[in-house]
Amino acid sequence: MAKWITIEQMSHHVGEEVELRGWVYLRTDKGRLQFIRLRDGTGFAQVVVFKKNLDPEAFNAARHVTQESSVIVRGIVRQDERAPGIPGGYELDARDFQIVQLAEEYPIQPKEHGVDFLLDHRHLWLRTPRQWAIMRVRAEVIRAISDWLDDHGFLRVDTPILTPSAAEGTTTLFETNYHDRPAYLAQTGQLYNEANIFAFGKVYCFGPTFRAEKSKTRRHLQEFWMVEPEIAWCTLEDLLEIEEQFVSYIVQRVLERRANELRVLERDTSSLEKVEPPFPRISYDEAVEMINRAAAQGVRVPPKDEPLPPIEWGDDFGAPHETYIAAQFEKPVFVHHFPTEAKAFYMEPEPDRPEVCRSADLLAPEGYGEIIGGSERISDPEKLVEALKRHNLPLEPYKWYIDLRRYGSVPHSGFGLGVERTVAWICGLHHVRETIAFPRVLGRLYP
RNA sequence: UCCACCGUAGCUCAAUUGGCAGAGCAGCCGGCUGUUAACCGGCUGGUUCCUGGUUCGAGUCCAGGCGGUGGAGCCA
Repeated sequence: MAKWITIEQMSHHVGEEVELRGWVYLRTDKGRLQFIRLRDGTGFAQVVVFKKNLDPEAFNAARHVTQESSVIVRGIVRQDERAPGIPGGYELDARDFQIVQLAEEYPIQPKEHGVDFLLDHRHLWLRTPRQWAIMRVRAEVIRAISDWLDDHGFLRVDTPILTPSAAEGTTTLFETNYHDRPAYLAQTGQLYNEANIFAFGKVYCFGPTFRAEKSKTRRHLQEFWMVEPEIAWCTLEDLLEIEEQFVSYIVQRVLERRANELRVLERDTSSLEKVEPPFPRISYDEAVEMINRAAAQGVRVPPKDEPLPPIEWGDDFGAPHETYIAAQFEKPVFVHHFPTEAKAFYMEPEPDRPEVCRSADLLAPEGYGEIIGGSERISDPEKLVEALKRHNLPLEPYKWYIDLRRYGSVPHSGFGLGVERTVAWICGLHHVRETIAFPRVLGRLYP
């Protein structure tokens, strides 16, 4: 009996007779010679089927097998430079070929397709090499996130998805029915994280979050994954050091362990190799100056080569502003001390200058935009009540949140990193919809 | 919500001024022992998004609708 191995393991079995189980993704019919491209989830490999090496029935099966049919192939592993695949360089010289199920005419071909068609066929699109590579990078990003946090004293404490009230804006909430009372899908676990740090010191939550934004851009999903670390006894300055260590670790880990996948994606990794601490830091004030200086000089920004619009102090950045700022640096860049008005209610105002708050966003290079938003949180109960009132938020739902400041309040900070934007940046993708298996984009709930 | 663009075969796209709806790929049949999205020959394949209008005649022009894409705002 030939041993069943995976495509990933082929290089360790050269000269041996083995069995592969997988799906046909391409076939080249040369008459008495068939080239079958097989994938099995671990990789992509070529099976070479010479008529003289098989029973007539088995050869006939190989000759008529359709794309995406499930098959079991027995043969001898051979090293050959001409063999395509991932990782490639090894092929199977077939001795037997069995079809488990002959697939019907398959809609996705190894060629260009439109976005609408691909999203409607996401359940099948996932089988293609490019999507395979992206999902494997995503899994590595997630493992790197957990490993780094777990190894640095953070305790994972999961926060609820069904919540009674808004954490931030109310217009972007998905409402659901909680036994005849309204409940909302979580936009963030942060407020609960803040409760958890007083019990556990350093914590993080990691899960899906939901934003009912009417956003139709390459950076937005209705449902996305966010990791949110929160740290007691931590100032904004301490927080930025943690963030740059964390992000650098994630990037270097993917470069090290998912090189094959990045090659499939044709990612130029030279800019990723530079991602290590420290990251540049500029204040919002400096950023506004940089933007307005550039706008006055008529600087244009990708992707549409439009003139960079000037900005007024107090406004939040638009996409071209983020793109311009990020393009001035080789590494991710922190922009800190945003106007208090433009940010969420819980951010700590700078004591000597309350019009700005102790917040910082991290902008990824190459136009991938904001991948982290973070801040020091208000630690004084009275200042927090004031801030809630200033934002016209009701006090009652936040009673427990205010309580946290009444029983042993300490300076504390936290941030949220968006998994999809991080994966899009590392993979060099144009749109975050490819970074999650079943994306929830505006107007789409199938499959 | 707003702005721009798009909707023709299973897929990617053509169709001149309003004048017989076409090609490549996929599928099926045949040929080929090193293909890299093979190649060569043949066959099959249509509610031109929907509704209405103009016209001798509409894929093409007009109106409304539906669906999609890109972007803005907002955000990770």
